[in-house]
Amino acid sequence: MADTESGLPAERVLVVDDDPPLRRMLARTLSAEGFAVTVAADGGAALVEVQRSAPDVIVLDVAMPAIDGLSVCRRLRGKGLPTPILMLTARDAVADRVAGLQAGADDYLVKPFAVPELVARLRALTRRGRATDSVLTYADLTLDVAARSATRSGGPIELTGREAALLELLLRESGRTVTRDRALDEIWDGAAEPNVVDRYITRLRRKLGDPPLIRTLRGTGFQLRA
Amino acid sequence: MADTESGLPAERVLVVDDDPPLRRMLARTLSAEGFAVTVAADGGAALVEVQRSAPDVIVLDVAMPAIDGLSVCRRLRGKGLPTPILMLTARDAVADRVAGLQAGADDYLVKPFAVPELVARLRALTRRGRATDSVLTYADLTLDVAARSATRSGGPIELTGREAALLELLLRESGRTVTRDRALDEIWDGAAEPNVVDRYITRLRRKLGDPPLIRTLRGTGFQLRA
DNA sequence: GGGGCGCTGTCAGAGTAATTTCAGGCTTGC
DNA sequence: GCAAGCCTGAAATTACTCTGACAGCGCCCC
Repeated sequence: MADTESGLPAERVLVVDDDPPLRRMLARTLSAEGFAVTVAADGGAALVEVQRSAPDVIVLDVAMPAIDGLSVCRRLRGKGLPTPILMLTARDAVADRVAGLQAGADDYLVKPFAVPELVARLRALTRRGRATDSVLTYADLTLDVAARSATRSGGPIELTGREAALLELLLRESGRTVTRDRALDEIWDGAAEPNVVDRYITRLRRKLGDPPLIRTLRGTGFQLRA
Repeated sequence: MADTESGLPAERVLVVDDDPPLRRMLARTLSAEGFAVTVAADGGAALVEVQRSAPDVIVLDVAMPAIDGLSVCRRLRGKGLPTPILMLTARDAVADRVAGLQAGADDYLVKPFAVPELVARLRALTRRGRATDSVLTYADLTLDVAARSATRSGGPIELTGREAALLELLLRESGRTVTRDRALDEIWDGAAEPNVVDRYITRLRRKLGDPPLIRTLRGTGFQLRA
């Protein structure tokens, strides 16, 4: 609800369960909670739906005829799908938990479960995915755009707004050259002395430490280079 | 401390570790945090102590001579003991996680660990049995949303409605950035001066004490940061 | 129904951090 | 060796944040 009201796109969730009443209940509840819901009744349908609807998170029942939840999970992970998966297990058996984690699930919930808890966990999972979206890396450098913090070989580096914006630009070009004009346009709206770019390059270099990561292309601009 | 002051009985924790300095440190710290602490120096003693002191939660080092942590854990579970167990593991290897979970642990922490984190997790584990999870934690901070009260390294902290709502938002984002606009939208329905967020951040900071937990991202918003 | 108290929201000035400019020294490529 | 361009310390400027004081509101207790 919050998400839809605040104008963010709804998170897409794929519900995979062979039990029609439960499936309907989940579809209704999750819609009411602001998710865009797609359903699949069995493992085979799930594999198709994942392709078609590209969900942000998947709710997967372990116990299903034909292709069970674990197999679906393994196959999706085998294809390199990074989408978070929440597994519904029948009993709180440790074996199930372990099997789920080993198959590549990100979280699990024991049936019968409290719906609000499911919703909370889905929110947590989709949030986690979103956070990864905003992380850029190059060599041993990572930048979390949202948190405005970078890391390089471990240590966290706090950045100011401009510093982060400039580093983000360099990272998005990831090795290609960023001209002074480009940076001025995108970050400063063209309304500053070109020298301000140099000033921030200096600061970034200092904060990022050794060995140097930002290379100067005389007469042109700058680029990342390990 | 929190629990004792608020009249609830202290949670009993059993610490099992073969390293005397670490054991002492944990005993002292956890006592200060309001836990009733029992210690055991090895697996055998642990099995005895569990019977004798009936702890509410167990902290168990994996690496110990004779009977190691995993064995202790398996034996206790074999006897049907439901007490939550937090395992201390040496490395953050998935194999360890799986082994720990398979042996029946509820949570694990990788050494070296931050003591406040251990405390927060222990609180989470002991609370789990009691009620539904309206409790959020970050580092050594916990917030009980329903009770509108927080704890940090001991002392209970009473919060007003707005304070609790803002802290809850920060906790739900757990380290990610919360913009002023977001807070205004979700807590104030957009119907207030943006400055009101700052006002409440100030109040929260004062109540939460040192070291500071709320970081300002100038021009953007705020985030939790230990 | 009245008084008191705590919570909430506003304002404005002080305080602080980030940004930008400037200028001189330095490096680079020719 | 020279010119063009780059780098960086310091200072100026700007923008944003923090916080004390205060007023209004609502709730609770008498």
